[in-house]
Amino acid sequence: MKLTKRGEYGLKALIDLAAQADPQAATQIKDIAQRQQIPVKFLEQILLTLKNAGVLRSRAGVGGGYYLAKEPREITLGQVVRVLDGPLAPIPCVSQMAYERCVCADEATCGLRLTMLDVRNAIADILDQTTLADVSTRVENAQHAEQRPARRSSKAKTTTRTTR
Amino acid sequence: MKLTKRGEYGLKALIDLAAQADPQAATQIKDIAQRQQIPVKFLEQILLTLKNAGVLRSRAGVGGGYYLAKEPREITLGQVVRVLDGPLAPIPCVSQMAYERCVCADEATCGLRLTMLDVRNAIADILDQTTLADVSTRVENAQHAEQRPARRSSKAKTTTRTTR
DNA sequence: ATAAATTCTAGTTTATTAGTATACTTTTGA
DNA sequence: TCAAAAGTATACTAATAAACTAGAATTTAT
Repeated sequence: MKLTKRGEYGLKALIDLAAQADPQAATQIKDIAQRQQIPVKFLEQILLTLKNAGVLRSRAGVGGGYYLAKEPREITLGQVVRVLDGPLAPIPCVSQMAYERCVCADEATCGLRLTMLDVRNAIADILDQTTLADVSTRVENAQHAEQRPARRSSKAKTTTRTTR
Repeated sequence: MKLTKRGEYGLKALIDLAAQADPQAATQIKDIAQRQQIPVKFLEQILLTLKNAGVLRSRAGVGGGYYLAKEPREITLGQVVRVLDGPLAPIPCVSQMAYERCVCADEATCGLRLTMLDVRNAIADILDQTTLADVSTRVENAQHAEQRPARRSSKAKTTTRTTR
């Protein structure tokens, strides 16, 4: 149930871009790479993929760089993970984007499939509902919470997600 | 976010065993392999791993085979997946069983981490609460529902999971 | 024009996955 | 007892995917 480095780096880069003063201003690859500790050449590939998928836009030449193709609240983590890492589903027979029939006799009564469908839905529910804007908001809240650690139960459920 | 073949085959084998008349009676590898369409030699390895993890027991010799070490309701899918495929967490910095510090400046305010923690918890909530017995029950319910497809909305949410 | 930037294609290396092969040990029914 | 049935234990291999790396081509502000 693992996210690859491509997915991890891509998400970090987008979250980084969304956190910039103007998310639509061009930012250079090397700056993102430095801030997020990502190998520059690898990040290049990843951002290019995201550009081809319509998540990013770029401007070449001097003063160029990458910027978000849409508003942060219009980009979900689910889209991004699918582009970089493929389907969210643990097994292909419960995938929406890359369904493949499994060898079991009857999908409707396959125990593994029934459970893994729940898992895939739980993952998709989170990632498809969480936008870059949501992440930015959570980060800001967490930063404020850190500055004044007044009273805070050790298991403070910080589920600050804007309902959309 | 993928389950490997090891995990898939292991779960299928255990679900198969739990579905047998007496889940504590010995079943031969080759029978499981045939029913579930799993390469025998590969399944051998997987079942051995599950035995060493205390999920299965075995008896050698004539009339031998594998059987569950515990009651089906005592074996969760979460345990099994962790044994065969490793941590449930999408990234190591939100893993309970294999935590590793990530490179970000501050984990408490890392946007990716906050979201992936939600994902890891959603996955764990399902897999750690679902037992082999639960799966058997769901399969039976699904089989009955199939025989009399009386009225059934096309999106019938079949969340028949025993609360424990 | 040119330097700074992205674009694009391809290659490399390492790790993991998914299996095979082989020899050995234990158990037990005849 | 002993041969067959079963699991045990390792080692090996092919294929694929992950994680980079290299370098030439292209774009563009100045």
